[in-house]
Amino acid sequence: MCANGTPPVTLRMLADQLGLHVSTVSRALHGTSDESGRAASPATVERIRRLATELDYRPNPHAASLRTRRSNLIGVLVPRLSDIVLAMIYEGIEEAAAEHDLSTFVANTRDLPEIQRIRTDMVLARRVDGMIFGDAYVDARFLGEVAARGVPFVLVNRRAGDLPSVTCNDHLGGRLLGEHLLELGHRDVAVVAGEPYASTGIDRTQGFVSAYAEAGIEIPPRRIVRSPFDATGGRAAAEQLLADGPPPSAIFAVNDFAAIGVLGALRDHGLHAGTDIAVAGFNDTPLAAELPVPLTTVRSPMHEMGRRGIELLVRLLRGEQVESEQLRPELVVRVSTTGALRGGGSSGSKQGVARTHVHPPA
Amino acid sequence: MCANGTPPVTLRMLADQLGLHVSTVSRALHGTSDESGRAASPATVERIRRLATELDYRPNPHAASLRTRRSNLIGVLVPRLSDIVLAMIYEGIEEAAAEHDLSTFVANTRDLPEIQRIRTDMVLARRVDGMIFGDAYVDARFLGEVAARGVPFVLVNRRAGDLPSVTCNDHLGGRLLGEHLLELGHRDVAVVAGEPYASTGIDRTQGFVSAYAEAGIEIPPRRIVRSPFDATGGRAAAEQLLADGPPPSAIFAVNDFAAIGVLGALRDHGLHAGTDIAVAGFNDTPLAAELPVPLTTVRSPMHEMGRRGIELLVRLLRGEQVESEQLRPELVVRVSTTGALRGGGSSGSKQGVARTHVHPPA
DNA sequence: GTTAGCGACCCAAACGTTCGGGTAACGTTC
DNA sequence: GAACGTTACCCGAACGTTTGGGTCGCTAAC
Repeated sequence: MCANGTPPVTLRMLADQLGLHVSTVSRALHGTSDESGRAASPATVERIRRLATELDYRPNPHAASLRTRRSNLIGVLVPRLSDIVLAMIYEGIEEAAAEHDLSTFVANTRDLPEIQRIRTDMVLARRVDGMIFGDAYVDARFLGEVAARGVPFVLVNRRAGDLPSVTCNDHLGGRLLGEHLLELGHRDVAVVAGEPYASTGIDRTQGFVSAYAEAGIEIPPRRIVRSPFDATGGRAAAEQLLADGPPPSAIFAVNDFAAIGVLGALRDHGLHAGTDIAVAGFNDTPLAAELPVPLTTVRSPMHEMGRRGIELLVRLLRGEQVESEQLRPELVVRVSTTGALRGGGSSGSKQGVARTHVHPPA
Repeated sequence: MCANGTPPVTLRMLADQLGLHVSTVSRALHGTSDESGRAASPATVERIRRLATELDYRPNPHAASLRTRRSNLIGVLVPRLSDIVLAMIYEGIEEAAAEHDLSTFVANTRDLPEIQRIRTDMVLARRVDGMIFGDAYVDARFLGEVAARGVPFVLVNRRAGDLPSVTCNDHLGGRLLGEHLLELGHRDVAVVAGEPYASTGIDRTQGFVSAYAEAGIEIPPRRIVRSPFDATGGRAAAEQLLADGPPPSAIFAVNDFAAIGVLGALRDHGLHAGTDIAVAGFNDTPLAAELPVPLTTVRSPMHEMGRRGIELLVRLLRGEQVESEQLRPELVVRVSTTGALRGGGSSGSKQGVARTHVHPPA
């Protein structure tokens, strides 16, 4: 806690040194001007403040938590932080949490229900004030139990049941991409649809499918394959799509990493992404623009999602009524669907962005 | 902390319900069999244990920390969790921490000294038992101050001064890559060297350079360009290398992400990685194998690094004397340097790994 | 000339643990 | 049968805050 030679300075030390009572010191330092105003004269408050900074007083959060029963701690569960999507969401969470004087614990659950349970228990044992789940199963079974235990929490990235969540409007995102590929004339398309328990994959797929449905095109089930949300998963899914019969003319992977796997598989098959087969991803990961074949994708505001997650949780902790939020996605068109810039020559844009196409909200 | 209706069960509740004193209950539940043995009869211990599990007793960590002055909390600082290298290291940290009943706070410092300061203060204010820095500046100035404050800590990923650290043997890694490129006949090579304050980039570059020096080839300064550790940085560095005069025949980027940026830049210039110019990275990020042009790189044991970091810190907290550790890197050869598999056809390996080449340690 | 009100404090009881000391009862040993 | 050890507990003081209540002296109103 503090292996330092000198033990940390406490309220009592300040009080003794000033000839005051600890409660006075506490109020002076803590109070919101009205509290400290009633606790001591302005001059005294000033004296206290000065000594506190001089001695570098840091309140002991354990003592405070013990007393107040609030820890200012938030537990965060994610499938894996090595998924950059979650990492960026977490960056938003951490940033916003710091602004609210909250600290966060993160734990990786690898999307495994048993680990979700164990980690949730560990986090709760630490007496967090609330939790943020980034690994919700769409069926909300486990989360229902957590809710029953009375712990305030919100979801980010994935929605589940009618629990409060901050998500990207994934349905719209899928739809934007569907419309984009339709516009380009693709009629035989496939979806690398992600895991069946994650609302992200489900909603993005559904949005995409319904865009096609509205254009009178039904995407057959064999064109929709599930997959893990990573490159290896995307590659395997693409292999499967390329294995039976004529390949689709476009592939939408519900996640940039899966899309990268698709790109790799195409290359292995001697196919050129963007010209032979259009490929699109989702999330607009920083890498998407930098890939050798820049990737058409849908930007989801990951950082913002994390921030909003904390804001929502804070409101929940205040006892306010909260509503789920959906953040607006944005289509980002690059050469993996347009096939422009093939075969090099210095590109006009260093970012490899062919053009950015912002759709209005639905 | 617990917005639950029923307040959490405490030692006193157990004690009252059993007609015992709280200290007895505490010792029975906590004691290491010898302690609990002296505290109560085996039968009583059993009664206590049973009631504790029945009522689902969870010790209040704040109360315990207040009393013991140990929090079982570890603060972790990283440049950014959205850097997958750090994310994977952190996964190792978290895993090992959990095994030691430690919880971790992570904070992103974006490699900015001012934020390192602020975050360190925040983390320390939480009364952590120790810290792990993944964002060390090689000059160790700031860390020297932290050490002076008496906080136990270790470094991971980057070394600094003679502070205890767990790193990859970056020098060896750079050397392996140098030897590999020499073997392939490259004489005019360039290095995308990373940030000048990070030991990783410095050591990898130095290892690479010294491999060449031993072969009698001196790499001129203009062939060594610094860059941020991301794709955009790598791209910019590659542009710079390609801008003046004839391009090198191989480029070593000290980080996979920078290498991906290099790949993108090459493509923009109509150059083909692996055949026109060899490209190598460092870290063997999961993506490296999945890229359209699979990337030759050096595997650094990131997860393990995190684990060892915790182990080292735990020993430090026990007051033991500790030594820095260097983990062994491993060369992974893929087509971005060998140029095999060009132009597709289904590859022999789904992973895109041409061959894996393990060097013995130095 | 009493008293109400207020400003500037003090008091003390929590919060849930831990841990260095009791202590009473019950054997043993010499 | 006195001295000594054990066994199986109990006691109580911390740890550093917070917070609902005092209290005391002063001014101002009636």
